[in-house]
Amino acid sequence: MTRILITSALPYINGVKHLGNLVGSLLPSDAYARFMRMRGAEVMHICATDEHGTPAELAAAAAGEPVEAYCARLHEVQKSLGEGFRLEFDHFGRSSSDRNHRLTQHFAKALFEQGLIYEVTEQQMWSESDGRFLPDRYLEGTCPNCGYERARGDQCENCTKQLDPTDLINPRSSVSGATDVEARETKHLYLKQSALQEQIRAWIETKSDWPVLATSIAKKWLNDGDGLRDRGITRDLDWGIPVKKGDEDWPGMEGKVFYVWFDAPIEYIAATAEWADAHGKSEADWRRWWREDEGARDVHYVQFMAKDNVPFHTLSFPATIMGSGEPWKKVDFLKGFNWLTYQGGKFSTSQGRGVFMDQALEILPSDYWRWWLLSNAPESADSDFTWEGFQSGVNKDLADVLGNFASRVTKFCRSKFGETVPEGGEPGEAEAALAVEIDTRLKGYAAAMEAVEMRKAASELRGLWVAGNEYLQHAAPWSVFKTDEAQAAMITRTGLNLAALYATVSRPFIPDASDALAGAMGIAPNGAWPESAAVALSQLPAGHAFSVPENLFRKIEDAEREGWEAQFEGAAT
RNA sequence: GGCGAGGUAGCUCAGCUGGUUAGAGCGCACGACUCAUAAUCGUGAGGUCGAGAGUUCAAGUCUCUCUCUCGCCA
Repeated sequence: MTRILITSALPYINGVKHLGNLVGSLLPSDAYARFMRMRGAEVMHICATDEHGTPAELAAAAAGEPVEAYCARLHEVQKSLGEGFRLEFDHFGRSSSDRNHRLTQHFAKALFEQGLIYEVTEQQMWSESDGRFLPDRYLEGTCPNCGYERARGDQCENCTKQLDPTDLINPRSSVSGATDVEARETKHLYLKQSALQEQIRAWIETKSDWPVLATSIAKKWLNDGDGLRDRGITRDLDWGIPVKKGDEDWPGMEGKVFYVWFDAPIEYIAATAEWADAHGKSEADWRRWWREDEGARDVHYVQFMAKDNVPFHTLSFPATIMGSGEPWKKVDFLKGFNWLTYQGGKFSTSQGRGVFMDQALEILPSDYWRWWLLSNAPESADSDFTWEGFQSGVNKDLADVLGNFASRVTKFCRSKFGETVPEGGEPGEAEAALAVEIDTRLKGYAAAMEAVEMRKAASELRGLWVAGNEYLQHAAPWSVFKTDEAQAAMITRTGLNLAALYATVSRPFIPDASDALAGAMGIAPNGAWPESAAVALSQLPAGHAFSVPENLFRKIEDAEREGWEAQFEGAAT
């Protein structure tokens, strides 16, 4: 059996994610996983919260909570919102898990033994009042180049000059405003990514089927300036994974933690181990997904992420696992997404601009969002969320085309034949033509999903729904019924079977509606992918009982759309 | 500034290795139907494919220049 490992980029812990984050990895990853399961593949679908780093500490402080408690709470919030959007992960883990601690420390040791880790002594800014070292971007001061007073420690936004924190005149902490900051000497571990550059380049060059977005970003970094640079993998923070060499202490590194970029992707692996722990599985059960020497050689690994994450997945994480010298599974297909913009601008957490996952679920069920976001996913370029586009897409596609189809066919049958599939009549030319159309669409839909092209897949799925309306319109059982009841029964039976087919194949996009429709049609909610139109259209035999579903989708009214437009515009523009 | 991605019907976008009258959805106009969530189905109008030059028998599709938009720069 085909085995597919799917990971979605890890949402960062510091707050509820917005629609852009949702469509940039979580949602397409879920649709793809559902599709592959339906096709009979063995799927491992993994995600987790990314919990370490300064932003988490600051968010916890702002919330007045210890960082561990804050992360635990936000993890539950994100987990339940994911469930609200029907994201079906085999495991939704935490990068702060014990498993990730051990694996991260394991990788550090392996890399050290391969000679790929070295120590660097450097100056870093210490804030006495904050009682901590400050990352470069949390320092503010006057730019020595242009005199701009709010330059950051890593760069001046005014003159764009790259800076070192020690360059700043009158430096202060942008966390607390404290001015008692000073440069102190500190030691950090660096990963010798430069030594892995050619190995990574050779690997990337074999990936001719990746979206250009992914390969062009990777190649840019490989070719930029001096090529791939070494990177620090440790930080002077409290919250994180303690720097250790496997389970041994690392002399000179006491009190330090691994840098979040280093431990976060390792959590993909660790979360799979967490899955094993949570389900009473063995070590071998998770390792067969990740270790090529323990069964992962025939695994197809697909990653989903937004474009800002591409460098970490094409360069940093591969450097970690290649450099370990151990046969860990590397990504086979990487799907990167552009940004979703909101009404022509950016989503803004600080200004409350745009729709966030919790708010979205408060105003409409998840299917509405899933459908619009996936059918408009920012695949080839950024795409824009507008309330008008959302309203029109939902009303037209879901309510009018699919929802109304289910209504018209079931209600017609109920009024003429009752709530069982009617018998009689023989399929003819129209049904043959319908079957050809359905077969073509099913093939197109499956091909698009296999290629991870969400918009195209959505359009093929919509085409399947439209084919049902076309068929009914032309076959017109309401007219035929007046002269030939058996023929009308056959047409109606075909229509009911179409509804059952839609219940099955729509699931990757709109799982709740699929459940509702499957329930009404009296079929199992987890039906397998149809082998052919002929099989699908004879699934419901004469005499099979069904019921008329509640309206699958309601329409979005102009007034409520306008209300939401105002509600989510945010404080300022 | 460097790099990347884009500029195709009113709107949102498809158009693979260059090849018949440039496509889809929405919107719009007209028509059909009346089973259905005033839903559906059909027909049609609408584009100098950002601008200019070049290569070619042939360019939205390749090359160069210019221009506008968006993003990234650890």
